[in-house]
Amino acid sequence: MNLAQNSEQSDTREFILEKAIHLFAGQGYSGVSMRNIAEMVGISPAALYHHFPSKQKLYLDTMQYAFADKSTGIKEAINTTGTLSERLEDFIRQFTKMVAADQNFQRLMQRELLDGDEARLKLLAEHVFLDTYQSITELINELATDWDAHMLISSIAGLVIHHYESNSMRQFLPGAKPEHNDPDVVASHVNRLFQQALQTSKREK
Amino acid sequence: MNLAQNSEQSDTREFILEKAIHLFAGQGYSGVSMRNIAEMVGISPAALYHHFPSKQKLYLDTMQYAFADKSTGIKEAINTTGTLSERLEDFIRQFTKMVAADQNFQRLMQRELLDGDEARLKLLAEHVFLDTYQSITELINELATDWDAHMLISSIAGLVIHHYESNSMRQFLPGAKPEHNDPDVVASHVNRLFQQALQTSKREK
DNA sequence: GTCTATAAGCAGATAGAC
DNA sequence: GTCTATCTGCTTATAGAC
Repeated sequence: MNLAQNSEQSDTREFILEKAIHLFAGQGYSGVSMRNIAEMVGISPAALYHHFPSKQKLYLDTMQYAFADKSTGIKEAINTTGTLSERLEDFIRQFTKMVAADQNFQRLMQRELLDGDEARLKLLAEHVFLDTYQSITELINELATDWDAHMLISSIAGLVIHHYESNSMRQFLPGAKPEHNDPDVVASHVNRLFQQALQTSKREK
Repeated sequence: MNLAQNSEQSDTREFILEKAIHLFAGQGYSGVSMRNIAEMVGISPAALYHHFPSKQKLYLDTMQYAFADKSTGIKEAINTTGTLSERLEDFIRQFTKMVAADQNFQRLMQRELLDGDEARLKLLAEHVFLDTYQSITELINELATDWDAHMLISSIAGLVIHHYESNSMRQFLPGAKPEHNDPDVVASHVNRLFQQALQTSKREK
């Protein structure tokens, strides 16, 4: 019995995946060639086919590898202590930090939303986001009973993700400041928007 | 003097651009070949080079063509009558309808944010969004003095755009309903979020 | 596990006939 | 203004040596 069986696929494979994440995030599937990846890894294109049977499979494995740890990362962003309001605020702050810290993740997500087929997007939804999504749904259903939880979660994601994904263009619009990319500033802004919107709902009941 | 000089570039050119918009929105620059475009147009690949000197130029002209009318469209979404609050609400509703109605525009924007170089994104910012951006900035600076206008506008765009761009994956998450894509439902949600958040700010002053 | 060599096809682009 | 034919180089992928 080989104790290392599970983790031993040679680490060249993982090294390839790391490089592939960066390339696919930057140029997309059709913008990256096997030659590009091979060059970045430091091996010949043919050697890639020893680790992956095709470019398609290499891409799919890259996505799986890139999103695997994110699933747990997002899950851990949900605290189980504090008031509902504090837990939502904390999640938004953690989620913002994640998006801000990993541009590759953000860009790969964008590209999957644009180019992913139904099966792939379903996998992404269920394997990466579902658990967290359900936790936040529960939280919101208790915190803001008169809101549609699905729409509110889409709003949280949209506020954070779009802010970072639009940065490349937003920087050319008036009023843009460097601190607008500071995850703490962004999270505070989003939190204020939500706290005040949800607070008003309560008052008016 | 040729009276038709300005508009006469033969309408084959425009027909090519229309087809190119759809293809580039769908597959992106590197995902679309001159052969693909030629086939969709119904001419030979070589004939494309009579209208455009290169694929690069065809792509750039396609972007210009696709975004040209959007600039005026977004500008016209700003009403000059009604209260400040009503004008913001109206803009959000109009903007949401625009995004929902034109998937190509939304996808081309996404792709430009991912792949556009600085010069192109600067042009996009200044030619398509600047005017509207400034009008909304004025509106917000009067309506919500204690908010950062730049952040709030990014938020409006993020809420609307991300909602539609994430739909391909969101549909696999619980609580998704077909009406969540109805621009009236989305606009109402976003408007409620903003009205309540901005209203609270006022009360607390 | 990586290499060189190579196959088979598609890419952007041009030449020149009509 | 569009065609056919073609050039050159890059694409994914394979064969077989080491």
